[in-house]
Parts: sequence; C-alpha cells; structure tokens
Amino acid sequence: MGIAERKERQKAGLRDQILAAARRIVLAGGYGALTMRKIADAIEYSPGTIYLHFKSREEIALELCRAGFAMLLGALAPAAAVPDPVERVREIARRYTAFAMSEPETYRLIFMDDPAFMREVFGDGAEGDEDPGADSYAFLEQTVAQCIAAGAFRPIDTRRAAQLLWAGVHGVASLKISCDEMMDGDAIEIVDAMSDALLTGFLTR
Amino acid sequence: MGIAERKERQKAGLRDQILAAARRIVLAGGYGALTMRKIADAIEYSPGTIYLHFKSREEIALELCRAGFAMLLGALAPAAAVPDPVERVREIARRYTAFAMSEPETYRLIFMDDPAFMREVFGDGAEGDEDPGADSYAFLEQTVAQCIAAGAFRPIDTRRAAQLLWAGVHGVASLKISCDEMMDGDAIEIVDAMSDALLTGFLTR
DNA sequence: GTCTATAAATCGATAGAC
DNA sequence: GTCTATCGATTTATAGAC
Repeated sequence: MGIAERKERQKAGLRDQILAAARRIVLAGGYGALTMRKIADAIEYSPGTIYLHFKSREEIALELCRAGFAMLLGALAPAAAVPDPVERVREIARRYTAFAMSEPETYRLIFMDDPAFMREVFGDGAEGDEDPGADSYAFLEQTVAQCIAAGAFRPIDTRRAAQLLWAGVHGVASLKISCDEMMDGDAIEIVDAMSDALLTGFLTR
Repeated sequence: MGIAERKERQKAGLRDQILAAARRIVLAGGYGALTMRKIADAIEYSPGTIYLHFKSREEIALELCRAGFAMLLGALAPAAAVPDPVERVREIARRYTAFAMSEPETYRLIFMDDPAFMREVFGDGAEGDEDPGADSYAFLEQTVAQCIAAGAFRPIDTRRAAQLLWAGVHGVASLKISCDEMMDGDAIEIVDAMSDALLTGFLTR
C-alpha cells in the first residue's frame, strides 16, 4: 500500500464521517434540518469540502435512505431463525416496529418524508448489486409464501397478504411516530394485536 | 383581471383568501413549498399584509390542518347513513381512503409531515367548541362500540379495535401516497381487503 | 389596511488561493 | 484536499410611509 491507498482510505473516511454527521442531524431535527453547513460544522470541515464527496444535499439524503433500508433489513434478518413461518411473520412485524421506534427519524426519512426518496431507493434505485429495500419486502413476501406452502394460510394471494401485513404494521409504526398519544399501549403490544387480527383472516380455519 | 376582480375577492375575506391560496400551494408542492411570498403573490397582496391576519407561517399551516381534519370529517359523515354497524365500519374505511387519495397533500400535511401539527390539532388543540380531529376518531370508535353492542364483534377492547382499524387504513393510505407502486391494486380495493381481514378477527364466530 | 423597503438570517453551490 | 470568500437566491418578519 502506498500514498494512493492512504488517500483513498482518507477519502472514504471523510465520506463516512459526513454520512454519520448527517445521520445525527436528521435524527435530531428531521430531514428539514439537514443543511450542508451543519454537516460542515459537525465534522469540522468547511462547507465546500463536502462537495468533494457528494454532489449535492439530495445525494446525501439518498445515501441516508439507502443506509436506513440496510439497517432495517439488518434489524429484520434475525427473524429468519424462527422456524415456524407464521411465528416468523409475527417476529418480522415486531422487529420492524422495534426498528421504527428506535430510529424514528430514519424511519420517517425513508417512509414518510419525500416520496422520491422511497421511490428512488426502493423502486428501482438498485445499482445492480444491492437493494435492501426490495430485499426487506422480499423477505416478508417469501415468508408469507412459506405460510401458504405449509398449509397454514388459506390459498390467498401472496402479494396481497404481504402488502396488507406491511401496511398494517406500517400504520401502527407511523401513527406511533406521528401521534403517540393516539395509540394506546406499547408499540410492540399493538403490532402484535395487528398481527393477530390480520393473521386470523389469513389462517386456515 | 385587475382591480375589479380583486375587490370581488375582497368580499370573501382576506383571511379566507390566504388560506385558500395556502391550500393550493400545499396541494401543488407539499408543505415545504408553502412560503409567505408565494401566498402573497397568489392573492396579489404584499407579503407584509399576511401578517395582519396570521401571526406566522406556522399558524397558517395549523389552520390548514384544522381545515383538513374538518374536510376529513365531512368526507366520513355520509357513512353514518349505513344502517349495519359492521358495514358502516367498512364504509368509513372506504371514505377515509378515498379522501386520502383525492387530497393526498392535505392528508400528508395532517398525518405524515410534522408531528406537531397532528398533535396540536388532534391532541388537545380543541379551542373549546370544535375538534374535527377528535370527532373523526370518535365517529369510528362509536361505530366499533355499536358493533360490539349489536353482538357482531366479540367483546374486545373498543379503543384497541378502533385504533387497529385506523392504523390499518392509515397504513394503506399512506403507503399508497408514499409509494403507489408498492401496493398492487386500487386503494379502495386494498382497503376493503384490509377491512375484511381485520373485521374477521373481530367478528363473533 | 395596505404598501414599500428592508433587516437579518440562512441556504446551496462555486471559484480560486494554497 | 482543504479553506476562505462569496455569489445569488430565498426565507421570515418588521418598520414606517400613506
């Protein structure tokens, strides 16, 4: 390794610092509070330096969205260890909600702020190799498919069932974030009730 | 267009004109696009004039939220004519979703933008006489209570059931707004499926 | 009540020195 | 690569003339 590699590392290092600072700012004050100057102050560089690593403020926000999706996928992943597919659905719902509650501003940035973010990252923003947004959804849909294959669910439409589950859990999580007082009880407890109610409609009787 | 038209509009009251213009701006470009100058341009007054009717930009947004809640309540109201309480729940869900789809930016302003808006309008912002936010929720909760009283629902917790329904419908509506492509099918069709699934969990068997 | 004018702050992004 | 300096645009809100 030589000078070139060291410079490469330094560049990557600063890029990560920028993203970390940006994430802290968004977490603290929402996406609207994210400004180049605040980032510059936080990392103790000049505002102009940021433009050597990111083309614009938008690009930083997009990268935060991508990272947020990756975090969500990481938070969901341990649910794969649950053997029973129906219980796995419940666990996914719990973990999804726990993530939203522990990172409300990240969740808000991804799912509630600008639709363009979610669309660009989730929709097709895949730059070939990775797409944690689609992966997160695919994980849920696969699990629903396994519930059907195992005979636990009636032969309902897989996509429809997965999307209803997502919508139900998202509804609980986003209302908890927007207006906690409106939803009585703990988020996990509520989302369990949501899973119960929805799964009752899906299960064979 | 000129003096004559402006004087005509004066009859409607400048305060209402400001709100109407603000609403058009928010509908067109989201809450972030709402600026005093744009309002001033739209109503053909100077920016300073607006401050004679509203203390700040925030107060205008709050008033838009209140008006949005009132519109939502108005959109829900006809559901009261449905005699069967269970069918009435379905109808409320449909009308709620139809409102969100026809006024996505209004819906976004109320439920998805700044949590402070929803909190201040819904939470306790009632200035004594009116509170369309609480009324909207109360309408749903009363209907659920009537489902239980009529023996259609198992004796479940009324608030919990009402809040799960709200969360489920909100989840569908908000995901449709944020990422239409992610939810297959028409919003009303999806929300009917959501009602079916949730109600199945609530109905006596 | 309405206007003009402007204060005071903040922003994204760029140019050029080093 | 980094900084200083700044452009140019935008914002909220106010002060004072009429």
